[in-house]
Amino acid sequence: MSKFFRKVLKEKGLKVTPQRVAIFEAITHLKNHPTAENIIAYIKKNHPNISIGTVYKVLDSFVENKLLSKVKTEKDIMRYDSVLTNHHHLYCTETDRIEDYEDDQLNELIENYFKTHQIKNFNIQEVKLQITGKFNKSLK
Amino acid sequence: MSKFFRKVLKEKGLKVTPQRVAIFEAITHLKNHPTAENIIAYIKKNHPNISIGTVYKVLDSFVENKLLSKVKTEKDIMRYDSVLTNHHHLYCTETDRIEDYEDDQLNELIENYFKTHQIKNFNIQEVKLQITGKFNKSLK
DNA sequence: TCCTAAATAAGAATTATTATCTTTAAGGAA
DNA sequence: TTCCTTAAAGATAATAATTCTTATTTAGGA
Repeated sequence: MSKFFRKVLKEKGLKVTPQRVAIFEAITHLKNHPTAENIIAYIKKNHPNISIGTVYKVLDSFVENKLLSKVKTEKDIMRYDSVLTNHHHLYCTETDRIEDYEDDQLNELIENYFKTHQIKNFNIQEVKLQITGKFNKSLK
Repeated sequence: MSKFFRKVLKEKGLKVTPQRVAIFEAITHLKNHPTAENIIAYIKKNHPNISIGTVYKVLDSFVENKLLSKVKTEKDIMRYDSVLTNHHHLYCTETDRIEDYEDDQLNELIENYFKTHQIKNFNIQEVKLQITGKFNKSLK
């Protein structure tokens, strides 16, 4: 388990520090998409002197090195969407551009899929796609 | 156009104020998912004395009254996700619970769909579903 | 026109995160 | 093993978006 972790750090030329080990352990222990705050709280139990800035920096480096990913939340730096039809979003990886993507055929496909494949213990209200990629610049 | 707007406000018992009208106009004019900052900047041109707090409060009330919705971004109050398989997320409307949802059959369905239905001027790198709904409490 | 609750303005407070700058320590070299 | 270099950590200030607080204003019904 932590062998893999050490290996990744080595490969990237990153030092194996007690802080990084503690944060890695916290993440493998904490389930359900912890916030930075959750992670800090967990680590402080065994590692009370860790600096919050360090935790943020380490988390960023883990994301860069694909040990973690980030989940979108509905809070802060919100962007507003005035179209209220059921549509999806195209997110550009290079810019902060977000475009709407409407596709009734796709909506129908998904709706039918979930009619026959219910999710255990969960009642679906809405399904939205986050489609990440790159816009083709040549045609604006 | 603004008749609909006035009607909605009336129905909800909300007063029609110049600020609300200006914000509504800004939103109908600005495309591409403006931030609160974008909206404030636009309004200030014709309405230089509007208070930022007012803009935030009005936007919130518009979201409550379904004139707007919010779009998730990747910034701030991040939550971290240690599972790096291609999975989706279940968001609970009642709590802040987020669960992973893995479904290879669904992934395949979507992948095949986009193979035959390319999005114009956009190269897809990743497709993730945000499935919003309610967890069935009885079974935890 | 008057009255009252709702809305606005102004600015302080909060919160998550990032930046800065100094000190520490990981880990390769001697 | 010790030394050395540089990345990493710690402490704390700064930032940025948003929320809160309180006094003032105003929409719209009586």
